[in-house]
Amino acid sequence: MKAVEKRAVYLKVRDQLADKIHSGIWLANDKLPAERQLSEQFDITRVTVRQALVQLEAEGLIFRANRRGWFVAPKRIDYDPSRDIGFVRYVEDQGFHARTETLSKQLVEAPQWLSQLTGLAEGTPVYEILRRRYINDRPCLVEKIFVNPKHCAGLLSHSLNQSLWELLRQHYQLEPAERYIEMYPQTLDAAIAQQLNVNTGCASLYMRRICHDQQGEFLELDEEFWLHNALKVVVSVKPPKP
Amino acid sequence: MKAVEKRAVYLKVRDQLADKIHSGIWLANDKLPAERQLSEQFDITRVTVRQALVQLEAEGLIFRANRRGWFVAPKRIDYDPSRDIGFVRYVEDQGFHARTETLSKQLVEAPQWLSQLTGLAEGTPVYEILRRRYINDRPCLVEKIFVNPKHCAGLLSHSLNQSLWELLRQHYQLEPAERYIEMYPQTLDAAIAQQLNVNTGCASLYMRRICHDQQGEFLELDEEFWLHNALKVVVSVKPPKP
DNA sequence: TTTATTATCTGGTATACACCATATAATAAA
DNA sequence: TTTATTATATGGTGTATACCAGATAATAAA
Repeated sequence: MKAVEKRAVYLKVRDQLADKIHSGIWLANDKLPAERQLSEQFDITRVTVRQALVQLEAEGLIFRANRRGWFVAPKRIDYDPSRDIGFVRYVEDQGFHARTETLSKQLVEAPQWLSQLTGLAEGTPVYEILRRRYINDRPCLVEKIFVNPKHCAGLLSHSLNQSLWELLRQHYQLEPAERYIEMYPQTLDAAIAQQLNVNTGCASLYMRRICHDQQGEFLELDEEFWLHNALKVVVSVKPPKP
Repeated sequence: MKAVEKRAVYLKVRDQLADKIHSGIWLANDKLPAERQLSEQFDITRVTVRQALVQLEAEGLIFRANRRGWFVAPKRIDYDPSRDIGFVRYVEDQGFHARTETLSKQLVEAPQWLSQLTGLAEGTPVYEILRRRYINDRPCLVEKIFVNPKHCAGLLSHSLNQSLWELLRQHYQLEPAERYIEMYPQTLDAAIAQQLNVNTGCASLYMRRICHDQQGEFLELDEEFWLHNALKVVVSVKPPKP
C-alpha cells in the first residue's frame, strides 16, 4: 500500500503561504505576519514556521530584511548579460524603477587573479569601481568592475551612476568585441551580504563578464553578485559557425 | 567600540569544515562524520551542526544523499548551454565520467504553455523525452525535451542515451539556427527531487533552451533541472551587430 | 552460499524554551 | 517641534530532547 505521499508539516505551511502569494492575497513587497504570529496561527513551533519560510526564500517567493521581517518577493527581472544597453533603461523597460549607486572608485594595481584571467601584466594599474544597484529601491546586486585605463584615461572623473558602456562608447569610442560570461549559484560572504542588507550566506547568483576589444585586448571585467531571486537570465545565441 | 566581528557558532563550525575541504584533508565524495559525531566533537547541539551543514550545502561545498550522510561535493563542471557537442563528450573532456539514461519517451499533444512559447498549434503531436544524466555516477540533472516531429519522423525508435543533436544532425540533417536560453536559480519539486535522489526543495538551477531552424520553425525545447552545485555556466557571445 | 529478517546508524522533522541584537515605535527631554 | 532616550517587536542563534523513516550492516534462516 503506497502512502498518499506524506507531506511534512513545514511543507504544508509552505503551501498555504505560497497560495496566499500566488492567489494575490499578498502582493509584492507586502510584509508577512511575524514568525511568532504564524506559529500561533498554524499551532506549530516557531522553528517549524522558520523551516517553511526558509524554504519559500530558497524558492525566491519571499525575502527577508534584516530583523524587519519577511516580505513577498517582486517578480524577477529579465536580464541579458550579453547586452550592454544600460541597467537602468533595461530595468525600466520592464516597468520597474532602477537606481545605481557608486560605492567607491580608484586606481589599483591588478591583482594576480585578474592578470591570469586577462593577460594583463601583474601590477598594471586598473580602474576599480564598486557599485550597488537597486530595483524599486531594493538593493539587488553589488558589482565590482575592473577597467583597463589604456584607452579611457580619466574615466573616474565622470559620474559612474550611469551606464558604464554608454560612457565608454560615447567618450572613448570603445566597443566590445567578444564577451566571455560565467555564472553559477552561490552564497554571499559577510561583506557583500552587508552591502545588500541581507544575512551572511544568503543565496545568490554570481556572474562574471570579461570583455575584450576587436584586437583581443582586455577592456573590462565585471563581477556581479545578485540576490538569487531578483533575476532571470535570458540569452539569445547563434551558433559560432553559420 | 566596534566588535571584532562576531561570528555565529554555526559559521565558525562551517569555516572549520570548509577548511578541511579546501586543504584537501577531505576529498571529493568523501563522507563527512555523522551529525551526531560532529555535535560531540564541537560540543554543540545537532541543530547547530545542521545549520553549518545546510550552509555549506548552499555554498555548493557539500551535498547530502538521502539518509546516507553528507559528502564533499566534486568540482563543478563547466557547461556551455549554447553548444550542442553532446553532454557525455563534453563532460568527459573535463575528466569526469558521464552517463545518460532515458526515463521515458512518447508522442504527446503539445501542452498549452509549449504552444505559446513556440508558436505550435495547441495539441500538435510532439515527441516528449525524459532523461536523467549522471556525472561520476551521481545523478546531476533531469531534462525534459520536446521535439517537433515534422522533420524527424521515427526519432523515438533510436536510442536516446546519446547526444540528441548528433542524432538530429546525422539522421535528419537538422541544424539549429538560433537558441533562446533562459535560466535562474530555483528549487526542485518533489517529483524531480526524487528522480535525483535528493530532498524536496533542494536548490537547483533551472535552464530552458528553445531552438528554431533557419526558417524560424520550432525544432526543440529543452528543460533542464540541475543540482545547483554541479555546474558553472559559461557562455561566449559576440554582439548581434558586428 | 544465498536469501530473508532484524537491529542499528543516519538524517528528517518537530516540540519547547531561552537569550541576543537590531530595527522601529513610543516616550521623554531639550 | 525637534532630538534623545527607552521600550518593544522581530528576527537570529542556540540548548535539550524526542520520535520517525529510510539506508545499511549484522544476523538468522533457508
